[in-house]
Amino acid sequence: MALSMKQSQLFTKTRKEAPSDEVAKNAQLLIKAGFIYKEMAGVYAYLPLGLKVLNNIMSVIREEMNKIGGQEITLTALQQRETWEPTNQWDDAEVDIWFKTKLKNDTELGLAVTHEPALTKVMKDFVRSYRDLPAYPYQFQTKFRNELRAKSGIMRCREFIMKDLYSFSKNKDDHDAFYEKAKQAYVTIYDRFGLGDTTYLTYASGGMFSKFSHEFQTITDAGEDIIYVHEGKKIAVNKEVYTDEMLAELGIDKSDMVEKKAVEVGNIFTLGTRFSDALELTFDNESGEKESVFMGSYGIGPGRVMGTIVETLSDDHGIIWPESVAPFAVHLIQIGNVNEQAEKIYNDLMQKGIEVLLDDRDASAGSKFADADLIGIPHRVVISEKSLEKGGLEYKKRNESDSKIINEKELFEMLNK
RNA sequence: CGGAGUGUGGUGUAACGGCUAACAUUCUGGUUUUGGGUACCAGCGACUCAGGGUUCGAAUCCCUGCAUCUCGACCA
Repeated sequence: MALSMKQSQLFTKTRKEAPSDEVAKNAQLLIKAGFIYKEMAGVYAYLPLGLKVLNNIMSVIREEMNKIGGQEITLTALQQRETWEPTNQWDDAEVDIWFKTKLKNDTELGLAVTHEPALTKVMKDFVRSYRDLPAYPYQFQTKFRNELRAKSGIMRCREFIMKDLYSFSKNKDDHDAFYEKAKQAYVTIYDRFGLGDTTYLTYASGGMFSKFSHEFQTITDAGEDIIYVHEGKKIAVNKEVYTDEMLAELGIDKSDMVEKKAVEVGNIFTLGTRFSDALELTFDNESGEKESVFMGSYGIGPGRVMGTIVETLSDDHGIIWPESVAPFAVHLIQIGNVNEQAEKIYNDLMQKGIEVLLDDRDASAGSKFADADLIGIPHRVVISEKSLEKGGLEYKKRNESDSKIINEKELFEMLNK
């Protein structure tokens, strides 16, 4: 449902200076513009504008996951020790980023680092036969990771939401087919985020059931990974597996590869039967024999995507949101004594289902423009006595410098409504 | 977890070991203004991260802790 609002009602406000304890561009801009609030290092709250963006990002992901057969669920953030013991991952020596806590009776609990074992246990309740497969549950859930060092604003957090989809297949062939579909879905997702041009399918270390996993890496200096990019093939190789052997396998010449800094905005990998074996998730095949379910996992961090968009698509004045995730489609700015006219446009836009932020504040034109640039809504529409004299509304895209005078009808056409 | 830096009003900065801790911004009231953070007047707001120490005297020097940032390591 389209949700518009008046800026005078928005409880957050912009600030001129970024806090001195933030160096990362994403955090500086998001805090200046009032999208997020820092609770502590690596832990950020999402305020109205930030939550809208986050929800939009999740909506895009949700649509693409549903298209490939995903079914949304929500698992729990509190996990019992027994869930992790079969794979030895309760041990701090194995997983060193646990947050652990206790019930009043001293029973140990963990705050979810990830959900492979937890979901595998759930699926044991429902998977009996080959007829029950495949299944592709996914969720948006908070993960807690006790990182030794949080960094780069919202790029590497100790508490963050992750979309994690898990595939449960009969065998490797079925898994491989789905894996390919998921890979394509990911490509589509980053395209829709406006990150398509700078995001590379990247070969990374695979673990025990496949040669490599695939990461989606977006080129940015704010990233912490080093990858080698092949522009022609639009693929890359993570430094951690960048060997002559790997290049030979991909049929790539080393001279075509360019070193880049990048951030991992997604990761898909084949789990095989590691978890299904350990937790005894089996099914009866057509011959009535027991087999282990073949698994894969597919992650995206919506918060990190948000940070990556800010890092990638901003300028000296502020953020430039792509339409797919922008908090509002239109920033309607009224200047001077044009309340009635502004109200009319505002209502008309709402009628058409276009989300609009109406800057009805009693502030100077300059400060409104500065705020609009900072907040980064893609379409800016100014209504003032001056614009009305000239014949209507002044329209400008956030990423363009020239504005033009249009009438209301033309505005709707421009917005495809 | 190892190394480096930084902690002063809500925010950003300033202040020689010595005056009532200053300026800008935000906020409140007012005048003005109204197309790129409009100008002006008045006001609110910090016992300078915490705890010790040195000193006649500490925001300032020393120690410990905590927080934060950053480089590195780590990222199952």
